Amino acid sequence: MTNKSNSNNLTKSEEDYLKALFQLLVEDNSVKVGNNQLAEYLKVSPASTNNMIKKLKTKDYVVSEKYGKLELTEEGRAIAVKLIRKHRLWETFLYNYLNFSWDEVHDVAEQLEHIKSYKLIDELDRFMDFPEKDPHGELIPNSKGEYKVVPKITLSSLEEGDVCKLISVNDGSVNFLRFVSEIGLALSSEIKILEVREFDKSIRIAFNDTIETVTRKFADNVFVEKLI
Amino acid sequence: MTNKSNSNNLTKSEEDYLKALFQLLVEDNSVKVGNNQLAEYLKVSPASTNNMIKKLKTKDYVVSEKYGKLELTEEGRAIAVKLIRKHRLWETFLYNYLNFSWDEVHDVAEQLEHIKSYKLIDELDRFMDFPEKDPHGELIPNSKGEYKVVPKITLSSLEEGDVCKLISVNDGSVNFLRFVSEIGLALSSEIKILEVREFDKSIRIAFNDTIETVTRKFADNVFVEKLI
DNA sequence: TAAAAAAGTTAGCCATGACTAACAAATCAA
DNA sequence: TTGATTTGTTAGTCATGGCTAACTTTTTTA
Repeated sequence: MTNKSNSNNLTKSEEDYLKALFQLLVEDNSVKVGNNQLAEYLKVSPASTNNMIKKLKTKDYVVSEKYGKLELTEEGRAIAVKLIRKHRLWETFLYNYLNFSWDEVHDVAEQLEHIKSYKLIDELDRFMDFPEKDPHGELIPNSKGEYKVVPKITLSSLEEGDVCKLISVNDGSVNFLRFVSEIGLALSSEIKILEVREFDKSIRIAFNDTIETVTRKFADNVFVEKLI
Repeated sequence: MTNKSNSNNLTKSEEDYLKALFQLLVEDNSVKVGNNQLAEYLKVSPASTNNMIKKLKTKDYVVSEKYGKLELTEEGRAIAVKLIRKHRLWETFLYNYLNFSWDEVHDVAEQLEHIKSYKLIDELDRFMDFPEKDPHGELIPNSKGEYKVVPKITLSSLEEGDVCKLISVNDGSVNFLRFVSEIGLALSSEIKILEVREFDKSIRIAFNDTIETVTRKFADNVFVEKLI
């Protein structure tokens, strides 16, 4: 009963900033997240970011000293986690029930995550029987706001001879996702590293009777669990 | 191929105005819809309406002469129908799959109808196996934008001894909808008019072994098909 | 038909959240 | 350590979409 209202009266923009900040802070667990970094992530000018951060500080969602690093309050963090929960649940719905492909879900979920209704999202969760992971392999926070990160290592961190399992992919780029599914990689695919080329760090991998060569950049966006 | 783009780049506000205008023009099939009427319907000031109408005229969605009545162009009408299609499909989804009640669906659908994605709405339609009517009994326009109105007569227009079937209800007021379901009325219920009281036009009706007296205002918001 | 009422319009203001340009502070590197 | 570069801040502008107050046109009605 200490919360004044938990009324969720945030604008779409405020929500976007809080979510972005959370993603920079927690998912990339950076030591310092600065104003310009946030601006670049959101593709807005540093002036806009500065402005919004000022506003979010007066609302007690963000804490920072002048010229210092940005941090979220507990309340700010809670809002961000709720948005991520909504995003991932909608992605799951689109993928599992509405024939959306891997690379199509993100943009629509980005809109749907701003719909305000507690009942909507909890019922959607129940309807899908409380899924654990979204289509890209990321864990979905539960309705209590518990957020877990799967300990992730990238495909690019492995060496010749290693065997791993695909557990999630970075859903930032449509072209990347399209390529992943085009070559036939899917969640849980077992991948063997055949060769890491010194020259350009490209990697030859084998999976499902297929052999492919992928770039370092590609391998940086594929998260795996090491098996051997 | 004559459409320059059909790109659907409208703001939420622009969409709200077009939909409201359509509802005043078509559903209440008024002879004249004026600026102040639209303002009152949307609960904004006449100045705001005037401003937005000006904008919608330059975009060729609305036509009107100075001090004259408001009308929609074909394109404006098409946008409005798409919004109504989206609204009703979402209401149906919320009601049939997510345990929402009659009076809860409207507000959330009001938000969901602004989500921009052709695939989303057509897949949702397919997922639900192309429903014909929304939970309040209104026809859902199909993906080609065909809009039909069920010829409606109100319960209040009937006389003693008449028998009718409930085909739809006005979903404008939460309290009204809550009352309808509380007394046990549902779509397709057969209703017999027992008595119309001269004094205040209240009506005694019988349905499902229940007898209720309802006010004239209530009866104005209940749409029926006359059986006898 | 002329005055009153209603309906429509205009001007000017506000908040939000973008932007650019200019400036200040902090950090890096020679 | 000091100058250059990067990072952060401020001031001032713009578009959107609200608002009120004042005004004009149209319609009603006495």
